[in-house]
Amino acid sequence: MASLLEGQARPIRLADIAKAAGVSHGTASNVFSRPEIVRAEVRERVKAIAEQMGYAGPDPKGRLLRAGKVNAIGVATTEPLSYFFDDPFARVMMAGISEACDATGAGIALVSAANQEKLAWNIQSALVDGFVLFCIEGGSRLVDLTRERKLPFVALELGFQDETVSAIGVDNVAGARLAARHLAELGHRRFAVLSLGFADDHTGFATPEVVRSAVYTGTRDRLAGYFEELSRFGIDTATVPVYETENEEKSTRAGLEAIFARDERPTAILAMSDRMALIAIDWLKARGLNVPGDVSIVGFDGVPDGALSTPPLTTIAQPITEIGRRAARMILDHDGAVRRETMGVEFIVRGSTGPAPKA
Amino acid sequence: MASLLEGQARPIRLADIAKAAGVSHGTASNVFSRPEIVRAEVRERVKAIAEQMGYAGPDPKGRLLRAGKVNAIGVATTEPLSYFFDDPFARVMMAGISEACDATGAGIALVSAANQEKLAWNIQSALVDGFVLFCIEGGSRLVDLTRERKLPFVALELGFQDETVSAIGVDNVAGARLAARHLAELGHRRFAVLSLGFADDHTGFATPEVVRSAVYTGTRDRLAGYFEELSRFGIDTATVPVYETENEEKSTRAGLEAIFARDERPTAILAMSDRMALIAIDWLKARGLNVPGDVSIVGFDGVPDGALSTPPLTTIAQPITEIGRRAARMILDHDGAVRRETMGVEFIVRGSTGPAPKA
DNA sequence: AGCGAAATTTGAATCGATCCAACAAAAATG
DNA sequence: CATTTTTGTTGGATCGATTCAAATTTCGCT
Repeated sequence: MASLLEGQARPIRLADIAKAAGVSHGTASNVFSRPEIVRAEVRERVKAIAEQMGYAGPDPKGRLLRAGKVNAIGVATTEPLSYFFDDPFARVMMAGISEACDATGAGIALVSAANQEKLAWNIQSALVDGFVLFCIEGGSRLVDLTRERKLPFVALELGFQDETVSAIGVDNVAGARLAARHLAELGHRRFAVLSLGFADDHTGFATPEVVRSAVYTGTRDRLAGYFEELSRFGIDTATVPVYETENEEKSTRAGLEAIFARDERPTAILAMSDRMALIAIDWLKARGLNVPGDVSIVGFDGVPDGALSTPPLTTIAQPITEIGRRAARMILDHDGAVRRETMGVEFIVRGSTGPAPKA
Repeated sequence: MASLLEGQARPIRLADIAKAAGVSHGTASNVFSRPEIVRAEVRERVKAIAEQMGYAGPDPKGRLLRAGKVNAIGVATTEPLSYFFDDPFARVMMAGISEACDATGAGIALVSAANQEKLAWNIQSALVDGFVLFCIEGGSRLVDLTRERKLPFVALELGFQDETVSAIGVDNVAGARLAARHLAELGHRRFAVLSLGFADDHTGFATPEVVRSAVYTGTRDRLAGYFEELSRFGIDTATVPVYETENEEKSTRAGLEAIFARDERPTAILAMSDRMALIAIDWLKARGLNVPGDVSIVGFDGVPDGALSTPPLTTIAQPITEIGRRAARMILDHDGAVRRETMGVEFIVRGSTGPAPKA
């Protein structure tokens, strides 16, 4: 009697059921996790009692400790959680990750925190078997934090050169060269670059110094690709303005203001992300400039939105979904090895690029 | 010596550190979870040894069992995981949920499975403090499954009338009436309804019988709202075709084919979701029909895409983000009470509706 | 009835931490 | 110097399950 009333207070445990049914925990456990090895009669009795006592089934918290595997991968970023649902690039990437997880029945845990300490705590306490890291702003800190967990993880976008971390990215140099060559062949000679960050919390025109000491080699490689190709066309890359943004509205617009405030206005913009490219199209149109009539733009990434803009965006497309799939699989069937994969890019010519205007 | 070598084999536990440092496991635990109460000297020694032995920090799996709280909410649906990143409605909802979670530092675990058994397992084994359920197709099963976990949960979209489950939804009747009145006032007299499901796995024209025995009362209410208002304008609702779709491309197009294959073609379409409405606009344009010249359309939901279509969609907007926020908060600060909230809708007139064509 | 094989059941050990009452040592007080 | 207070440390209990070797029961067969 008393025990029944006491039971009310806190959730029923498997042990309570076992006691009530007069079987050992072992058997009670088997009733739920391996019913086939329990005698039918016992099984039904235990199940009935569990039902009657309002047992919620074996608590995953307990099981987890024993099993050791969570069967979920964590996807982490330093952006707020909503980034995963807002950002076009992230969304396509998540679709790929989702696919791989769906296929194996694994779950996805979203981990994030703009705030420093919380990020650390969230990474430390995430219940996952491994991490996929979106290495954007603050990527190196994210990697350091994650490394501490000593769980498998993959960095997306090959954020930095550390050869000891698994990563998947694209051939940035090749992609950037494609973009630059395309514009150069269209006759453009005055360029500007809307750049991603070379290090955290930078913004503004990038000096050669900044470029040389880049933390994010992805950014550096793209720039190198642009410049290599431009040089081949006899362009003095030292005169090409490179504006470092935070890949969002505000700093990108600031960059455009700064670039177009200079004496030599560009006729072609090389943007290291579609996001910036799209913002640039908007900005230029608002300024009464024609795209691609006055200014041509090439993006980088290949997000779906690029196909919908007016004009549609010419861009270097990454196999985003495939990268996501592979990243997830790297965690799901992790074998202890460090893998670094470089995927190819695809050049998509759409409407945002055209011949250089006759000056 | 031997112990160091043995340690290599499996991950280091807090107990190993304690032993190596010559302190009790209680103290070792404190070093990590409440460092301020440990004498500085001891603290540093233990930390040094932990570092040296390659300890990954207190394992969340262990902590979890003790703490009881996961600090994460599960978001579940019967759709594949990618639904969360693809579907516009889901994305806006997730943004709201993200916001609430970010504010309290809680995590989000995505749970899904198209497959029956896996869904059950995924729900049973999700490490979360509660669930937010996307009750679309298969919503009742999802609720039943979740109820078993005996964790707090909220159903989105007021899928069904069961008063014992917490839910947040909108005033479907009021919203639907707004839509119908608008069209009727524009002079339309021949209507068709693109309907969401009344029960699982239905598709095709809905008979009064189907409507009466609806599992999804949200759908039923919207239809009731439409019909109530149409009746007031003297329209015989018995003659209005109601086509039940699965809220995706294929069945919606099938519905349009079926509707426009009838003798009396509608001049106005009431769609129970923006998704269907947008598909309808596409379909009609492809058929050479002008929207809203020949056919007017009103959607339901108020997803961002609706503002971008050509013509932009007139719709009944739900406060989607706010619903998401509230749902998450209901779980986060759960007090044991069953809450059912009904939010108001906003009528947004855009370009997809116009005066009825002169017949 | 007797016996070995097969099918079930048991209960202790384990997973990896946190909590807390009790104790010990050091510091403050009279 | 004796006594209280404060500050740190200890180790057992607990969270809720699963696992596995050993013990027990059941069953088929002679």
